[in-house]
Amino acid sequence: MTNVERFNPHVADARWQKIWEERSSFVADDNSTKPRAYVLEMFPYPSGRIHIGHVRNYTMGDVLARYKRMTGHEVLHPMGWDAFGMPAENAAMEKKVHPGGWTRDNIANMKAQLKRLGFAIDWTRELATCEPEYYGHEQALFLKLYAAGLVYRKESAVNWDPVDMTVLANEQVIDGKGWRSGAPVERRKLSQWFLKITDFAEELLVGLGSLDQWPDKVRLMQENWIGKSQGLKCRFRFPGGDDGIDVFTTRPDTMFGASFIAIAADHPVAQKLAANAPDLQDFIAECRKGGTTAADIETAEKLGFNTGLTVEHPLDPSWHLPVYVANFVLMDYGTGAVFGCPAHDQRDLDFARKYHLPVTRVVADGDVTDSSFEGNVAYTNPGVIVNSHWMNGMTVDQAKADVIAKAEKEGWGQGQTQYRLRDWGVSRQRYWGTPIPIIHCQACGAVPVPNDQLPVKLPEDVSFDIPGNPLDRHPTWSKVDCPKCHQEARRETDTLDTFVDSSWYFIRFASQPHDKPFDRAAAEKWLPVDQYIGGVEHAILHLLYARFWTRALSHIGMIDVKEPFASLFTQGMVTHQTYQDAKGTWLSPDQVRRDGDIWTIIDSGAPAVAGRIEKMSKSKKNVVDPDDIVDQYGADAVRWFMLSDSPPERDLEWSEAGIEGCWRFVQRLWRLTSQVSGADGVDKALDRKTHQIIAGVGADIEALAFNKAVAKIYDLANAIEKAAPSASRDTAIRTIVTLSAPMVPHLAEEAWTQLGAASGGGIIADAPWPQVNPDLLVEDEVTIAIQVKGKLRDTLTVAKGLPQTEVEALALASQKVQHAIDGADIRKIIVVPDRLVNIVL
RNA sequence: GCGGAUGUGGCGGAAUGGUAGACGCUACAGACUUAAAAUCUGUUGUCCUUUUGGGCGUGCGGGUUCGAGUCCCGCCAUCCGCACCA
Repeated sequence: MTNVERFNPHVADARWQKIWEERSSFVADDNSTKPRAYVLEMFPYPSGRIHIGHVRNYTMGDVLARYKRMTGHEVLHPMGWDAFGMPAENAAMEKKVHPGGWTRDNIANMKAQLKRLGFAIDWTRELATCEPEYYGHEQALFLKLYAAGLVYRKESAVNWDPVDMTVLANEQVIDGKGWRSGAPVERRKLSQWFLKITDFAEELLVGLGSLDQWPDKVRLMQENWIGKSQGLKCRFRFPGGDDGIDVFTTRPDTMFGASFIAIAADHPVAQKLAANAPDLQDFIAECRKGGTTAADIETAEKLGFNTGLTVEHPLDPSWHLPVYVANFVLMDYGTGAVFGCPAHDQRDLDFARKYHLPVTRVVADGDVTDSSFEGNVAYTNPGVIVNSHWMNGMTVDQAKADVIAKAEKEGWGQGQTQYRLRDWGVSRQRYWGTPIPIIHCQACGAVPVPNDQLPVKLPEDVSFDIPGNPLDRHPTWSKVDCPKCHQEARRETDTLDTFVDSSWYFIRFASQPHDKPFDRAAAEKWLPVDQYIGGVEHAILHLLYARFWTRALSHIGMIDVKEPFASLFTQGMVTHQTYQDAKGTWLSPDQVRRDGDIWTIIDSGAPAVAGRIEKMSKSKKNVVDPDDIVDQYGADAVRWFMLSDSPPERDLEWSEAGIEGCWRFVQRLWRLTSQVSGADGVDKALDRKTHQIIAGVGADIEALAFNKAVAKIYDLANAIEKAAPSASRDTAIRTIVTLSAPMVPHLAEEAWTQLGAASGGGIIADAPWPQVNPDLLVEDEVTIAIQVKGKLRDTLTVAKGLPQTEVEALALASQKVQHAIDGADIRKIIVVPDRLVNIVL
């Protein structure tokens, strides 16, 4: 074997990164006539360092972007920073630094880290959401939606820390307590801004049907999130009056099984009663304990308070039902009141058993039709209606329709479509976010900031010494004159949810004029994003908000795009083994050493325990810093690892052995490229393999099945190594360099130059993807499996397309087959052409 | 509580209803070397068998089918999300 110098990434990486930059290789041309491809990965939050998860995400996008370039597309592959958010304020409090300075330093560091990985990014379009050039346009868009009636204000609950006197994010609530103060968190109401996403509920739901290149699970999650249901809204009247409690139910068929009415603590009826009832006030206060998350509310013990009120049953006014205030009823959903049918709803049954309320069966459980209901498991399956007067004998669906029809005819209720989706609360009581461009005036109310006064910039001189929103405390910032009446007024001091920032950045990437958020024509040329890649944790919120925002902009005529992301891919996390010492203190991987199955701490020699494989996190010390591994192995080995083995949608376990293996393969590929012999002759088998793999790798990359593409490249490398020198082999070597170029671009460029392929001055980033010759894909021999009673007994290698009768004869001629048949009668023979024969006895 | 997903050798994983374990990692044996590294060759699901070979194997239990990792029904286990983390 020729003795070749090893591939040295420390020289090659930087060399090629510089050349790509000098040639502006990855700058997208808005005026190109080529077919376009917009490849986008979810932009990172600038937390300080690039995480290995980012590396995986961006490597996937990069392979696709580079592949698209090689297949003749004009590619837009931009990068930016989701730069507003709480960590910057936490850093400000802990480290006494300004959130802006901290964020911008982080961006500089992370950008340098990304550049070392050689991503084919158009850096000319870089943006950061914390800069007024970005958020000023966002304020303009917000005001356009406001003008269109899609923004409004209402009271809504927040997590309130009574000691720190501040609003807490769900994340800052640990076991129902404030993360800094440790005080039990309360739910408190504040007046906040909302976007009318519910106006688009039906559109967003129907639109999911067109997203056939999204994962089914994400579409299903969004469908459930929107939560469309059909039901009945009806009034349970107070005896003798027209007033009453409006209830929404999806089970009007079970109305004769009702045993109580439950209303939310925030329901107006509860509020009114509480004014004169201290014990109810106490109960309502009790309900407000705990966080605002669904899990908190749903898993809290079901508690009720009997108000003493009763209401008439609409189907039988002489039948009165008690009214409870209950902690599991949400004011935000439906009407904030439900009727309880304990026999056929688990939550209602738990409640009824606890408060000794009647439980009446109204849906038969098979043959069981008794009106009395035993046990503590509700019956929620379909069945025949029983114990319900005229409805007896109907199916559930018939009864639903019947009750709704009756309610509408008699005027006490109507059929209604209900969505679980709630309007999007965008107010945040925080500094480091986009200021909401509204001025509150005593006389004029909420007044939009005039367009020529945008952007409303964040003040720089703020302090984080005390908790709460520094904008609130700022001596001058919020003091302004009303744009309408010029009287003294006050700026809105809440800022926008950072999800607003990420709801339109993909449009700004496509078009970034200075004087407006985007140029419609330019943006429409690129949008929708052809391939969007990011973490599954964004499956609902970010993706739903971005879909909504795009539709809202479309609704007001700013852009003719309905769905922002044509194809979506959600990648898995990067995990790593965890280690602990005997006391349970977490150890980093470089603190421990493995001897067989035994782990020891390197410094002390004490035993260590290898624990679960978990998502990399600082607290468990199982993180690997991308800079360190790029230092050690170079960008290409790291990229190769990110693509190998695990399917991209699943978790990938980081391992030393794995990266070592990738490093070895990079070197092996490099050695292969020095083996071009100049020999003559055709190697038909190798040609076929090469072309099968060209076709396979292309298809795998298009399907984002990078692990399979990687396996095929290994396969080709193995075949080349085994083959004798020939012209075919030399071609295969050039081909494998091209095929691996999207994955290991630095090595590929270096090899491309060495192979003399770049004699015209070209680089592999601009080279075309190899053409598949379909004639070479065809096999002339096939191996056929011979089964007897479905069990494999032999295999036969025959000419492709051999007639069925001949295949059968050959199969029966096999000794192993005859042995397995053992003289029994053959009932039939199943032949799958060119694949298999199954002899059925 | 509600919702979603996953389960195949020692490990990560392949497999249009048609030869289960491609490809990689690990481990073991051998070659080269004064030695090590690097590299190369081979073996590596499991049990039985002297061999040819055979039995069993895709979380568990059923079913459909000539044929099931794949389709259907019912379980079990694990992981993830739940509206103010991004």
